[in-house]
This record gives sequence, structure tokens and C-alpha cells, in this order.
Amino acid sequence: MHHHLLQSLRLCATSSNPFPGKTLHAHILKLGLDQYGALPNTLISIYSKHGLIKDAHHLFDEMPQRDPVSWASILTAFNRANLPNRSISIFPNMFVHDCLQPDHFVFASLLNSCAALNALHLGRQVHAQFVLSAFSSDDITKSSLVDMYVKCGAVDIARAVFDTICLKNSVSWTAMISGYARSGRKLEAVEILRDMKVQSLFSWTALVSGLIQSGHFVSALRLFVEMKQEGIKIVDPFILSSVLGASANLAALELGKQVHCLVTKLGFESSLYVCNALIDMYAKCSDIIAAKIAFRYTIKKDVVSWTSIIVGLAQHGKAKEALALYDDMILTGLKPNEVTFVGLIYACSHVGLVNTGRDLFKSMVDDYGLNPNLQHYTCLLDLYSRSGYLDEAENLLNTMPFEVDEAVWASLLSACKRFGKTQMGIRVADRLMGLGVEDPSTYILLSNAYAGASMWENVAKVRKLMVVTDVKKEPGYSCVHLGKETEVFYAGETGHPMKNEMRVLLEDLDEEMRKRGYVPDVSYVLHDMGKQEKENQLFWHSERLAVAYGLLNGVPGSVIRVVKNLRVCGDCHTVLKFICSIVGREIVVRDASRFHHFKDGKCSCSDFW
DNA sequence: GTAGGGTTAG
Repeated sequence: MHHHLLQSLRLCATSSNPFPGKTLHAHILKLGLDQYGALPNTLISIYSKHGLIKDAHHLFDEMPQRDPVSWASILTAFNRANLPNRSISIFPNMFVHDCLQPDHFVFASLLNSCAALNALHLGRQVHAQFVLSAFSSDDITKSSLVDMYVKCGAVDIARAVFDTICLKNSVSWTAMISGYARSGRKLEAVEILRDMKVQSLFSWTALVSGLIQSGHFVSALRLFVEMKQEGIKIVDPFILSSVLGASANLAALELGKQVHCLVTKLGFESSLYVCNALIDMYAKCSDIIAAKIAFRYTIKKDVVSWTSIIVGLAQHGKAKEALALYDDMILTGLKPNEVTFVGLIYACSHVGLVNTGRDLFKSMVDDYGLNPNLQHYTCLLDLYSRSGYLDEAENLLNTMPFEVDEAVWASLLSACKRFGKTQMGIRVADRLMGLGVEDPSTYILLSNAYAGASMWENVAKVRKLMVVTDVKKEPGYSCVHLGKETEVFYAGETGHPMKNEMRVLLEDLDEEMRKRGYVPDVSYVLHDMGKQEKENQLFWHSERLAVAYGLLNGVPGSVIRVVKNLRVCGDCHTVLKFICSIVGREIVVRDASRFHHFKDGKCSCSDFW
């Protein structure tokens, strides 16, 4: 009888709905067989596989006789329900109530909970118990130890355990590879992969996506190409969404398009992860139109899809569209998350919708129970600053429940300059001086603020501090993407083979700009030097070189796409507005914090960044 | 005496 029921239960476990299992449970109860170990244990696991954690827990509680299998089942059930802390808190009862000792299955489940909780200390304790137990040679538990140490960031301990595994399977190898890759230890990660006899898509995915997580985009992409050459079949779209993420981070539009083609070729265009990655990739590669198309083609949209396009539109200065899409999203019944609100408040700051932004901030807390983080406060602050509500901004800065860094104060300082709030500017500047300044552009702001109030002693103090702290500007560079080719330019006179053509073009443009009223703003130059020399510095800024090169070599009439590592300098921003209207071309610059679409003499950022 | 439970990438 038991065997027959167990067979049926096993079938239920593979079924996609829980009702056959529940019916059998009722049947078992009627027969009074629920006391027999294997039957309730199987039921616990069926319930948990169908997400019915309450039923699983209830059954576990009611069991008169529990054994280690019951314990392994309930711990796994909590882990599966994303409640690893429940596993940890219930576990001591295994000794206290049931007088049982954990076996290797229980250890593996516990380690899984520790990994999910990032609880290294606890994990080490479980490790110690495991070593002292009768199961200390179990390889699978050792694999979960490797995984736990990796997830807690203790990669070297993970490696030590990994080396003691007698029969390594694909799971142990993959865990170790992903550990090295996610902590950016590329060489070691690759070495482990090379040691594997049978490499799978899994192991390559761990390597490539781990490296992408740790910011090693280019190495990851090279390895992805190598994987394809090795003939590994991409039977699962996971790695493709990772690679799309890398393209997005590198703003590599052509690469992203190629991966998009691969997605279509392999038939993964309906995978939600892939669709969301495509929306984000196109937006970050500054092709917001393609991002909108990708969004439209996403059949089953989730919060991430909506949020990706809302944030994308907001960053590209299309605030109205972003806010309109939010209304559509709410109509579909989806709940926005923290990231959605960052995009929305950011959008408001672009069009000066102070009240809408403030309402959204309130709605996030009151209607959706979300906790505003530093990013939300920074966006709100931006909204106040750029709309000229500087008292509100200063008040918010002084009352918000977060430690505020230099960049945030600096942005308020720059708003003070813009709106001519000299007194507040000095107050903020003094604050910044007390905070300690590292960013060279902050020094410029400080020096300008004091100079504007004729506080020459303080100007001298800032200069002196700059020398003492030996401020070095991170070298600025700009890349211009022309089809499959990319050129990189650093600030300063270039040694590029086309240097002369570029100089002539920039000089011609300079002449035309001056006719149209351009006056170089040398206040953006950090170094102490004469006016002419400062203008010369500006002339060779990397974003101008990139644009000049794009104009000379790009397809006539096409959009010029530039990616800069730092923020666009204020003077260059003015210059690019002139250039786009002189040459009648659209120029898109992605800088360290946002996108600038220069078109018809205007920029999508409305001159605030 | 047997079943039943564990580990990998967003």
C-alpha cells in the first residue's frame, strides 16, 4: 500500500499543479497513514515544490515522528520559499526537540541557507560541525561548502575546500569558476575552466557572467567568442542576457546588435530576461528608438521591462513619455519598485515638474510601502536644485537620513552658482571644505564660489589645498563609435594620423561658433594659466576630438555617438550645441552620469547635469 | 529492510 502511494506521490511531485498531491494527502489522512515517515516527507517536498510553504510547514509540525529526512525536506522547503532565516532559526530544534543529528543532506541545506544570507560566520560553524560528523567525506556537501564560501566572498577558503573534493562534478567546478569570476580573478577562473574535462554551457556561463558582474566586460566578451568557437551550444538564453548587459555597460551598440541577431537566430526572442536586457542595452547604447521598439516587442512585460524603458526615456531627456508610460504601467496592474521611482523622479527633474516629483516620492512611501534610498533623495534634490527651489534643496540635504557625499553637495553648489545664490553658495562651500574634497571639479566650483563673493583669501586656500592634496584629474577620454570601429581620444593635442584634418575642422567650427556668439568659458579649466592657454586646453578636450573624427569619418547624415568616461565639461556642452546646428547633425554623448542628445542647437538635458 | 531529503549561473 505504501509503495503504491509513494509512486503516486512521486508523480505528483513532477506535476505542474499541486491538487493531485493535495487529494492524495487527504486520502492518506483518511487511511491514517500520515504517520509513516516516507509519506509525509514526500508530501513536504511536493508542497514546497509547488510553493505551498505553509502546508509544508504545517505538515512538518504535526508529524509525530520526524527523522533527518523530514529535517532536510523542511529546510529545503524554507530555502526554496526564499526564507533562509527560517531554516536557520528552526534548525536547533533538530537537537533540542527531536534529539537528532544532522546528516549530509541537512548540512547541504543549511549551507545553502547561509549562502543566501551571506552569513560567513554561521557558515563556518556549520563547516566545523560537518567536519566532525560521520559524513565529513561527502562530496556534494563539500560542493555546497564551496558555494557558500564563494557567495560569502571567501574565495580562498572555497578553493581550499574545493581541492579536497575527491570526485568533482560539474556543480563543484561551476561554483568555483563563478567564485573566481565574480571576484574579478580572471586568470584563476579561466584556469579552473581549462582543467575541466567536460565543459558545459553552465561552466562557461558562470565564467562569462561572473566576469561581467565584476566589471571585466572586454575579457568576458572575448571568452564568449571563444566559447562559441569551441562549439558549445547555447541551449539556454542566460548567457545572452549577460552579454547584452556587457554591451550596455560598454555602450557598444554594434556588439549589442550582433548579440540581438544571435538571440533571434537561436529563437530566444520571447525570453523575458533577454527582452529586458535588450531594452536596457539599446537605451544605454543611446539608441532610445530601438529601446522603445524592443519594449513594444516584449509580449509579457514585467516591472523590469517597464522600469527599463522608463529609466531609459528619463535618461534621454524624454520625461513626458516616461511619465505617460508610468500611467500605462499602473493601468496594467503592475506594482512599481524602487528603481521605477528613481527613473520617474529623475524624469520630473528634467522638465521641472516639482510637484509631480514630490507627489511621486510621497506615493512611493504611502501607496507602495517602499523605502526611499540615497538615490531617491539625490533625484529629489536634483529636482529642487534645477528648478531653483534651493531652500528646499538645502533643507532636504540637512534632514535626509543618509550620509551625503561630496558629489551631492557639489551639485547643490553648482545650482547656487547657476541661480546666483551667493550666500548659500558660500555656506555650502564651507560645508564642503569641512567634508574634505577629492574631485578636481569640486575644487573648481569652490574656487569659483569664493571668487564670486570676492573672498580672495578663501580662493587662495582652495588653491593651496589643491596643491597639498595633489589633486589629479582622472584622464578624460571619449570614444566615438563608427559602425564596427571605435576610436578613443584623450584630452590634449592628439598624435592621431588625422590630427591635421581634425584641427582644421575644429578651427573652422570655432570661427563659425564665435560668429554666432560663442565665448569660451575658461572657468572650467582646472590649472592656473593664462586665458589663451586655457582656451587652448578647452580646444583639445576629448569630446571635441571624438566629434571631429566622427564628422570626418562617419556616414554623412548619421547620428554621431560618443561615450565619455567623465562628465561633459560645461564649455564643451555649449560647443556641441553650436556644432550640431552648424553641421546639421545629431550628436549623442553618453557621459558618466547621463545622455546628451544635441540637436538643432539644443540638448536633451536642458543644460543641467 | 526499503522508501523519502541535498549542491551550480541572472
